[in-house]
Amino acid sequence: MTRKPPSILWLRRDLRISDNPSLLAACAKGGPVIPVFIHDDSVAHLGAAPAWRLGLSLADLANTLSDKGSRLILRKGDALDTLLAVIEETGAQSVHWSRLYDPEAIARDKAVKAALKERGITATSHDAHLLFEPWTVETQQGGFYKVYTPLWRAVKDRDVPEPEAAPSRIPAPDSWPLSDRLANWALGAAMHRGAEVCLPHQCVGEAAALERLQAFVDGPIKDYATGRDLPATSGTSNLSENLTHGEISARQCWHSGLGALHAGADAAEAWMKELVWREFAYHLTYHTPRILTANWREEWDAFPWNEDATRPEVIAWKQGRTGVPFVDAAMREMYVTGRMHNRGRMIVASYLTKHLMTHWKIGHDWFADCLTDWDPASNALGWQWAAGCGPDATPYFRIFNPETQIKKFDPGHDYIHRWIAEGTAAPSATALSYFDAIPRSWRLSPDDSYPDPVVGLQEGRKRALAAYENRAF
DNA sequence: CCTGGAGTTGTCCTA
DNA sequence: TTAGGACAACTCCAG
Repeated sequence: MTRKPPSILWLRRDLRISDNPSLLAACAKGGPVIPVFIHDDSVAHLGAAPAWRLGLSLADLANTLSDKGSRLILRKGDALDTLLAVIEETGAQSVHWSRLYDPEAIARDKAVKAALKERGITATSHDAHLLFEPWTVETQQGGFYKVYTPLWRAVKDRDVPEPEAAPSRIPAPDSWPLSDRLANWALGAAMHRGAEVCLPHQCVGEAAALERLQAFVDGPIKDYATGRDLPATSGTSNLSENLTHGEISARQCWHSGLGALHAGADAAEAWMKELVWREFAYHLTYHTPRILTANWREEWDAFPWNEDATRPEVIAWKQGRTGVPFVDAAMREMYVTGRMHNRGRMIVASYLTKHLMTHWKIGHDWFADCLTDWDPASNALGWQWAAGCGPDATPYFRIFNPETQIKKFDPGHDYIHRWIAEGTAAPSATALSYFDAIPRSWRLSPDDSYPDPVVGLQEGRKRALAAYENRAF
């Protein structure tokens, strides 16, 4: 009796073994499974923090696979060339992967699939990253949704497949193909001195993500409707960093949310709506990929945003020293933890695009370098929403007032104190840690005095309103 | 095709 | 002090 040929599991943004349809399909082939992660252009193009965080995730996944008698094979190079090499080395007859929806990934995967099929290799992509495939959600006129609420109404009562358990063991080949050493990829190289400060704030890997989900649905979810707005509290799930790498699946989140809802936590629905915002972002990326790089509403191309990223006020924004406490606190939170509270994201985006009249792409690109939960679809939608040029965007006259926002959402100034050290008698450890994370070239010290505002809040608001009102487009 | 209702997250002014 | 309306006009979507 001959053994069945191996199957390759090509892992990308599904770094988990539970509820991973690609893994299950590879196992179902009956032969050995060879999990492969390829460092191709899509990895090379990642910003500093996302690349570093990916490395942590890969290390954790390698351990998880090892516990199941398997391994994670790491290779660097073009995806197709690499897959063909592994096929050649192992005699694999099939390749499985979980679909992605950005244009580069779609083009790559399409070419890979065609080339493999041409060589008689089975190539199968699976539905694993989203709750609903983008082409399965249509308006009654047959188009895709451009407004969130109707999309929510259209999908909220749909059946989402139950999450599937991890296989009890993953069949291994008699001999393993060679693997790169993760350390040699130096995925954290661009983090400089930030990694040490940032590391304790990461919650890495599948097991940690599942624990985090459980803790969230056991606790904060019941107060989510109000708690999610308070940046000094732990009112959110914090699962974004896990979702972006697929350390946890959206389906696992959805069903946990449903469970909480059925157990009487009405606010769970508000959280499930956020999961559908992620869907909305991915669906829009699929249907209108230009959302990633250009104003979704083309008429905004005429808007006089400043695109000079070297302006002092833009540098100050990046470095968390605009002199506006809520803005600076949030920017520093991002630099230290790799994430930023959602309320902070709205405020810093409003401030950059409106008070500072800066093109959203500049903020977007900085986020792409600093966020360990970096997700291209969600960030494109979020930035275009804040700037006003996106689908279902905020109206132009809705300009967040960072002072008012403090009164409403951080009345005890706990969040401000957590992240701002200057001018404080007893700075918090987290606020001080910012100065250990940033590059020395920034020449910032907790002993500095807190900066004056780079623009008056009234002045910035009026300037933005005038520009938006005068828009000739 | 037409019609009507609605639209994540806010701010400010006025009564 | 606080509640309510203005802030635009348009696109989107269901019926």
